[in-house]
Amino acid sequence: MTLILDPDDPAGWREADAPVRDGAGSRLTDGLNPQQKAAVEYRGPALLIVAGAGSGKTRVLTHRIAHLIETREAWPSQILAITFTNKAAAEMRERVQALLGDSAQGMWISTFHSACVRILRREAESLGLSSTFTIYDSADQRTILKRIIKELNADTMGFTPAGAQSKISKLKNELADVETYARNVNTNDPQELTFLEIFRQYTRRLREASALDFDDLIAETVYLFRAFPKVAALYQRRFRHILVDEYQDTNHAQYSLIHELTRPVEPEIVAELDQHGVLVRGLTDRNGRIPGASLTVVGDSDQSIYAFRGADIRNIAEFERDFPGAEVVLLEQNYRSTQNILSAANAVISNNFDRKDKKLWTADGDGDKIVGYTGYTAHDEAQFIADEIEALHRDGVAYRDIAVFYRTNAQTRALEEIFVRSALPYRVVGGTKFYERAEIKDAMAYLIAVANPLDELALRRILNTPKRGIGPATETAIANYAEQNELSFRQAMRHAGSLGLGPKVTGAITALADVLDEAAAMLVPSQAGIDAGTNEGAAKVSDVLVHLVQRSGLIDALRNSRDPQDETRAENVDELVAQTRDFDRENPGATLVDFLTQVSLVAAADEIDDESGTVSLMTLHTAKGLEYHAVFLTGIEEGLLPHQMSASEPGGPAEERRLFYVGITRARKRLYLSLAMSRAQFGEVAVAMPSRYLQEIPDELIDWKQSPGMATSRGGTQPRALNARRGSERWGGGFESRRDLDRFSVTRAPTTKTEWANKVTGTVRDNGDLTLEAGDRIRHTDFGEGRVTQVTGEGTKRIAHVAFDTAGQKKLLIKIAPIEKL
DNA sequence: AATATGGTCATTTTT
DNA sequence: TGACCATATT
Repeated sequence: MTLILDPDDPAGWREADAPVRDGAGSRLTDGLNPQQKAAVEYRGPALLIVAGAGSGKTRVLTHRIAHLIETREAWPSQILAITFTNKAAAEMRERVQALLGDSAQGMWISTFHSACVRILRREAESLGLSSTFTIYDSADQRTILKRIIKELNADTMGFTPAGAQSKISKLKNELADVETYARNVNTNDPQELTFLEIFRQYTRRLREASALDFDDLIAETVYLFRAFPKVAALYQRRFRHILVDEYQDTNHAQYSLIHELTRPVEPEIVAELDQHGVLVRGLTDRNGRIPGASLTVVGDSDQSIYAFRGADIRNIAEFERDFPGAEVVLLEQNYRSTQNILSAANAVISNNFDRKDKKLWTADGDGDKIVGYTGYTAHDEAQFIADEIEALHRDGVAYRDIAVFYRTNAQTRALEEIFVRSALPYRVVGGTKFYERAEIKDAMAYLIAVANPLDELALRRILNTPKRGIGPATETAIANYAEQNELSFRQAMRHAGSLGLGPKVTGAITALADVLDEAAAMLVPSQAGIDAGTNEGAAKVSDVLVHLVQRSGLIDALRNSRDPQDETRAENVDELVAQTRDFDRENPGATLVDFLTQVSLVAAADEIDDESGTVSLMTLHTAKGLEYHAVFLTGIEEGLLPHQMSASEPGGPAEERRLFYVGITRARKRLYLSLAMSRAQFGEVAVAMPSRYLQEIPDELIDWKQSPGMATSRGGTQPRALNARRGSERWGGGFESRRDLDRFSVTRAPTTKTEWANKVTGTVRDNGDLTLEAGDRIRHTDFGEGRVTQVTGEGTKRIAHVAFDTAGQKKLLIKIAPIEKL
């Protein structure tokens, strides 16, 4: 008889109605190809799904989960599904819900980091950590390391915050903590000893602040499970089916975590669980063990692009060895892209040796050719993209179905300049994030200081923000007092009177301490809430934030400032308040710590709003896992893709090729490859060469609107032979020297497109309240004279549709376009 | 303690 | 180029 247990159900368990019905869940396998069907229906200890790009792996995963539940082989609460981003998790949850309805409640579908935070907050006590621990992001890490390096004078030995940060991160991803490192350190090497001291201090400071960095979230969870088998057993018992997406991008710590979670629970521990009232009935095998959870991993080693973050391709390559009895299913049929796109992808990736051959194919036909374009400059390239996007849009492609990818965030500048001018609705995903702005970090630091009073970093940040006359000297005085009296920084602030400082400074410190105390008091739940273990009666996050930014004077300081940028900053803080309101509304009963966790763990891709009507701009890394009708891959140049920095790293060029492969395979119907002949690196204009990867795509797949060879021929500075025959000589591209570029630009006719593209400046014009209406004639610095045909939009976003006499139809932002009314 | 100024610096991808 | 830091000035 099959017993089914719902660990979250107080009733605990019940007998299944009957053995699993034949045919139950068959609607979940209808319409799947044989491999997909096998992956959904496989039952056993371990399953590896090798899923090529676009092969419907999300479909397989969601159907597999739904199938497990519908056939009554698992309760939702016994499922743990790990995805790469929160957005992917949300999407998976939605799709399972669509298949199952309400019976999907109670599953854990989240990222590695979110799942670990959830476990760690619950079990914080075992680790001697506050359950309100702060999560430090890389900027926080850097701040702390900067201080440590300065105090140790380690910079003289060549240590930089960034260097130490990446070294610490690597160690933690390998599950090496300070003591492990200390044991293996070469004591004759002063470099190593200094690093050990940095690592020690760093670890100590985080501990004192009750803070964890991103890598700790995973590593500490593994330590927790290893040190406390009973705690581990709770989760091992609970999760009977564990599914991991993007397995090729897991690092050693994440791999170990999965290993711990899929361990069987030994009989003696089962007995202990039983004694403590944990339900184990129906879960044990005949030896009294709870068998290890069934593990499903999905991955594609061709899409491994996070080696720099410790991702270990061996995790997927050696899966069968690590999990004996594993079944392997290969998904090669692609349901996303046209054959031309897939052929290009296949051709590129086949240049990576040391991989299992895998060829993507589709039954849907060749589709359009890939479009290639070589601009003279990055602006020229951007203009081509903007024009093509407009053309696609006129053909009925929605803006949200279009994406522009690039290797480095710095490449957004030229794209944004042109897009703004062309009045193209776009959104940069990731990059300089909202939460990285100084004023937002300030406001967040107030919240953190309230949630985790031990967090000295947050306290120091707000100590003199807004300016209240507390300088470095005062800060040190408080820190010293805290140390001498064995108090926390926060407690020392309450004793400001004993510091022997001036009345003004003392008052400022006390005032700040009071504001924080008031906010903390607002967060205490009512007696009823405390009794019930809920957050009932506690103030909402938004109310606490409003209290803090108002009483601390932060918002007033920004509003009353004479710095014009502070107006925007104040608006940003208001936006943060609005976001906390949304959070309160969407998560009733959630705590401040819940909010802070959510903010800490947002990924770039999480920001994408599928409903928005904008073109998405993002890095190739962020693009992983996404798909668009039309994709623009930009800056396909040597030095950029592959990136210069990757050249020296082992496996670097191969990983860059995978990055290119990932980009190509995001496109459903239209793929554009573009590059520029010259690129501004920092102030300086540098010559760019076409990427080696371009040559790996068969000629006949690309329709060059302007090939590298053609672009070179324009100035007549290249040997004739290079442009004698187009196609065979495509790779003559690239200017020989800076001189060539200079000559090139003076020889061109002043009216060509590239001429004005070069003139685009970084400064933003402001036409004030210039008003235009249909029929007006205007003059544009680049396009010449034209007539306004229509005006749309509101306020600063008013757009003039202009028919230029020579340059054709254009859309211009009235406020900033370089135009004048005639 | 707060601001202004000039000089130096590095520039990959991110949960 | 622009972010960041150290120094000089108020």
